[in-house]
Amino acid sequence: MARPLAPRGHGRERVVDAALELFAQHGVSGTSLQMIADHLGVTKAAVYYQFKAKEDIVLAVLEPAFRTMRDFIAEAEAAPSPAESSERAMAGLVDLIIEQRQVVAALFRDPEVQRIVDGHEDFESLVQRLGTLLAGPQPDTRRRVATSVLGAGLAHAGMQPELADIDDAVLREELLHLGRLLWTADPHSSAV
Amino acid sequence: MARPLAPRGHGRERVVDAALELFAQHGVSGTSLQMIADHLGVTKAAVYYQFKAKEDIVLAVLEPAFRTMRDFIAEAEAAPSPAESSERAMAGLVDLIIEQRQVVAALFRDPEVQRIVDGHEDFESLVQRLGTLLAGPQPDTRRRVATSVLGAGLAHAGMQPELADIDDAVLREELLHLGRLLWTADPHSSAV
DNA sequence: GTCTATAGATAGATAGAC
DNA sequence: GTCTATCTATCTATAGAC
Repeated sequence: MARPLAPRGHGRERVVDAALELFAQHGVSGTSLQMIADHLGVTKAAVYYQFKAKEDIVLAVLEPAFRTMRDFIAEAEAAPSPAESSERAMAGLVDLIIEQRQVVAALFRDPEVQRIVDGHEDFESLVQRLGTLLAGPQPDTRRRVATSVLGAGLAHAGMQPELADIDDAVLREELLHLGRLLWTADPHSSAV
Repeated sequence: MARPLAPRGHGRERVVDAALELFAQHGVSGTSLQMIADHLGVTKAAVYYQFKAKEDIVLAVLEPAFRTMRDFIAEAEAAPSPAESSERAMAGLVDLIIEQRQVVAALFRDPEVQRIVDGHEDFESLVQRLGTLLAGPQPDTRRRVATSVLGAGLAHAGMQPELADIDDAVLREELLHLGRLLWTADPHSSAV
């Protein structure tokens, strides 16, 4: 039952929680270690006992989201057809957004996070594989634009304070609805 | 022909251009005055001659986008029906995104910009009026989610380096198409 | 109008006492 | 495991020479 490896006492989790909240509010560059320490009522040195650098805190905040991504991406890639791969990837992404609103929305749009992720092969390849799954093989312009709009839009909706009153299950269905609408749109429908 | 007021020598414009580029890359908090000065090949003091504070540079970068917003918002508000108001607001927003890709996408999602805009009554009220126009009067959940997804998604698509190869006119039509698709969606269509 | 020089504050990070 | 104290570097911003 007990966790044999990586004991990760309560200290690390508390730092990660505080960091996520502050990152979401001020961005990574706008959040100092002093702010994190103050939020926890400890000193900077206490934070540095848990993480040897600020970048490591960012990575720790991202880790659960990427862990989830890795799982549903593998499943989606194993699907029998591109259309089904895309559908599963979208559903996985929506679930991730609902379950971990703050991480996805607050951090995936932060330039500093972009830089840190780009330096980590594991994380970066996941982002690329997800993009391929969502856009499908050899996407046309319409599909490329729709994928871009939807990817950013879904992540954003997950964190909007204005939508916080919406029940998780309802929001999930609405996001799925929008995903299917954009990805299966008739190319000849209402375009001017 | 000549500009009678607000001479705004070449100096200010050069600073604004450099700042916009760096803000888009690193975010506002991640961009120092030193970086802006280095980018221009001058010293920090030279930048401070043009702007007395960093916040003023951010405001100067935002100004043209808000000027455009103010115009099309006024037009949209004067439309005869809510549906037409929404359509005009969306078209105005898409045009703005196409014409000023970097400003809209890079800055509207930056927490530091959010803070600065919130402190400026003129800018903040424009953002609120635009939101009302797009969502329409008394929007239901579906409409609220769609508006949120679309607002963030469109802005994001304008700056994506991956979409930079798409012609402005084509991108504009695609974004309008997506906007109409999401806002006029049949409530009973494909939702699960 | 651009510079040097520098102030005052704060950044990320480290050493070592307890 | 948390602290004080401190380091170095950098930040925004100012003063004043040229």
